[in-house]
Amino acid sequence: MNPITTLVQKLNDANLWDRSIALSRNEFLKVKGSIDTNLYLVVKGTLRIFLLEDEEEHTIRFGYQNNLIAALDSFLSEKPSDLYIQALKQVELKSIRKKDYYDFMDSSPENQQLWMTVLENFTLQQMEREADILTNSPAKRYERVLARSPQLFQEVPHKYIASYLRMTPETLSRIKTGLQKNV
Amino acid sequence: MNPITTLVQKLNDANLWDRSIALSRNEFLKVKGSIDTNLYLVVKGTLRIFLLEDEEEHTIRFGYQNNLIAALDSFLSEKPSDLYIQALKQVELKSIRKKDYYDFMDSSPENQQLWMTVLENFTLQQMEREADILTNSPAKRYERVLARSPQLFQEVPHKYIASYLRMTPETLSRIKTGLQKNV
DNA sequence: TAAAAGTCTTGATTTCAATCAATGTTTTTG
DNA sequence: CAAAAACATTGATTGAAATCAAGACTTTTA
Repeated sequence: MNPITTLVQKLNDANLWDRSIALSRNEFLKVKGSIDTNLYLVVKGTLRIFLLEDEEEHTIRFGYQNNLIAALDSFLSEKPSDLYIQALKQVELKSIRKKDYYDFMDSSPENQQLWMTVLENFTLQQMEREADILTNSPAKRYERVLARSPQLFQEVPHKYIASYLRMTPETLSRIKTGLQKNV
Repeated sequence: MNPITTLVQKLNDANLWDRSIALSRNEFLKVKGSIDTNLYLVVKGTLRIFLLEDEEEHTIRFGYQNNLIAALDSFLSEKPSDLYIQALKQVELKSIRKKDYYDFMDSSPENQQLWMTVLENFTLQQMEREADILTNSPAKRYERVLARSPQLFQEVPHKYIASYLRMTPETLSRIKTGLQKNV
């Protein structure tokens, strides 16, 4: 079983969820500048996490049903976050406060081990993501992400995928129809 | 004190270093395809870690004196690594095997906590790196990294910094002389 | 320390993705 | 369900960085 699933199950069993949150399409869970040290479980719906620099939006992650999401920079550092988190459709979330979460994680070596595994997994994912973004050819970036996350293209409007893939919606559209060279 | 420094001190005190390695300029500590679960301390010199995809080299990290480096994908997953690690000048390293390292980390809650902090710090750095790479304007990528790591530009040939900054050496050269627009 | 190898700069040209623009299609919502 | 809004596609054009190329400068090493 993957560590995130195990972790979610444990959090459910321990009944640690603090509150429920509902968001409608396009609503923001958080915007840049605020501190948010909560961890969220996506009960229903889809969100995206993005950065905004000089009017450019860079989508860096999506959150689906049963995913854990957070403003991870703020969660870890307890400083204001640069991240925006936005609902892409009607979303239901549950949240847990960092302190409660860490108390639980520290309450047994097994839990501590689990959190370490989750962090290690996340690090591996980030390395994969770095390789994705660094790939020069837009068509190859598309191929890489499509191969790893085909379901993504069913789930969210392609303009956000384009943003995730570091290209314009026009370029993504042309790649999909196979008109782009250099694949 | 920063957690890496603390960690290195502990590893020194516990005398856990396995062996010493010397590399001359341009020599590879490792190439793609091999499993390497060692953790290395840079005693002297500078290295770079890079990915190679379709003849493109992408430098993703540098290692200086007193840095810990690893083929992190392999270290964490224990699978073959995609990474190349190369000495940029005469390098001296010490290494520790993953098992010995984890045994030590698991030997006390304090050590476990320290490793968690190191992983969390690394995650924050990776997020910063992601924002760096995503910045569209080459001149802004340069500014960001220069502001955070000015010493980098003293340490290593600029062609590797260009690779780290996702641009050609020519573009970096033009940015340095201020001829580039869009800063 | 002289030659060679490696690195950086500068200029000219090319190329590929961004932009601009218009139309077609799907989804949302009143 | 109909109108509106959002999204996707397609074409034409532009522009910024890559490439190509040559020369200057710096570092290495024999």
